[in-house]
Amino acid sequence: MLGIVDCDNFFVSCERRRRPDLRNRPVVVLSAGSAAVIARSNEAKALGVKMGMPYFKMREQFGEDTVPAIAGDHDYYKAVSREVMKYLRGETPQLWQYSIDEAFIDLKGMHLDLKAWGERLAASVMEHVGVPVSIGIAPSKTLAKIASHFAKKHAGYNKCCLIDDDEKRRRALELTPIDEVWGIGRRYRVKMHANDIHTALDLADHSRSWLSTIMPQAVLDTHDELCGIDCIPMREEAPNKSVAHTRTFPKMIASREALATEISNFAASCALTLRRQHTLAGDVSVFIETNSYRTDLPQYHNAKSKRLSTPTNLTARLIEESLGLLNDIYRPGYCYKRAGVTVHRIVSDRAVEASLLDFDADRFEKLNKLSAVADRLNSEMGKRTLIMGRQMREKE
DNA sequence: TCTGGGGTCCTAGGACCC
DNA sequence: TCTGGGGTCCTAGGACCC
Repeated sequence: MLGIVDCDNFFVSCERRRRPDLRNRPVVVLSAGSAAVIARSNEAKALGVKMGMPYFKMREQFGEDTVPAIAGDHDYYKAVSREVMKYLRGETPQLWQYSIDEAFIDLKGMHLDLKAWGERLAASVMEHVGVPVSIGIAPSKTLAKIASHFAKKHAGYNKCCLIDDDEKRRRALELTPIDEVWGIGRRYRVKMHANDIHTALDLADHSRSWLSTIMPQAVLDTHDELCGIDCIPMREEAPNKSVAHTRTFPKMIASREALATEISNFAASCALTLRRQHTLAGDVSVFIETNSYRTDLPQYHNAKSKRLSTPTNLTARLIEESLGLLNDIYRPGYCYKRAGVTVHRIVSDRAVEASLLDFDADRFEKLNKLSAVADRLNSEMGKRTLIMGRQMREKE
């Protein structure tokens, strides 16, 4: 058996931890730039506020004051997440953190009353860390996820739902629409419905061999998981394979120069992230796209990536390379709405031999020192104290 | 005249997740 | 006026090799 511990409405719960006045009322957390809703309290969900809803639409629909909206503070959420995970590690034999607000736990060989154990764990996380969690326990990760949804939705479970026999399993699957299953997104839902599969039980009860003729491997794994076979491995704790900085712009951008400024900022952010985690990136890619909601406007999107001659985390170098890529894909005559820079092939900065590191040792040394000084100033004196010339905003 | 095929690596795009 | 951001993995198909 295994379990999942899933924080309830995590970002909202973090805000409520430090702001008790937000408890027991509708409240949402907004994305960077306050563009869209990324977390909702139960009260906000009950009112009908949807995930990803644009902020302007929410205000339109619910009025300015009905649902307080808070600008997201990811640094704080990460800190709270660390507290939750640290506490859980002390209480469970083995834990794999799956996301900022979820962790799977191994319960193999635990012969105690799992339901009572889970209820106690949920209560003690709330008591010691101040964040509500729901727990699902089952023979596979996908079933545990489904169990945790029940624990979340129905107070009668007392924060923990256990699926430990076939009758409970079939009952839970019957009540779960296919698109609420972990691993089944929008595209697969369409395919499922086309094949008359509407609930999780419909999928589980189909033969694997028939499914294999029309569905990809990922769906076959989900099928097995729903039958109680644990077959989705947990990734070992590992450094991230990519770092991305992307934004939806509040206003559309047409000019190459303005876009170059944004791209420079994204590249600088990637470089900073890399330096903070003591890594270098070997690939950089840039994408730009128009507003797909504005069907009245001409559409264009493109992306391009490049293998760097040597891995880097230098701001100046990433900006230079990103602007080169932007130049290749930029087309005049379009209004751009979203863009970003992503770096891949990340390696530890200690793993790269000095001989591979640079071309011009002197120039490298200077750039490195410059980046380090900029990082220190910016962290001591507030963000954006010192920035590269190309990052300068036109308005500033 | 007849013009291989299997293995592997790589990449872009598609699918999913929170 | 205003429509999230940061990730992972899979797969199909091209390039290349022998």
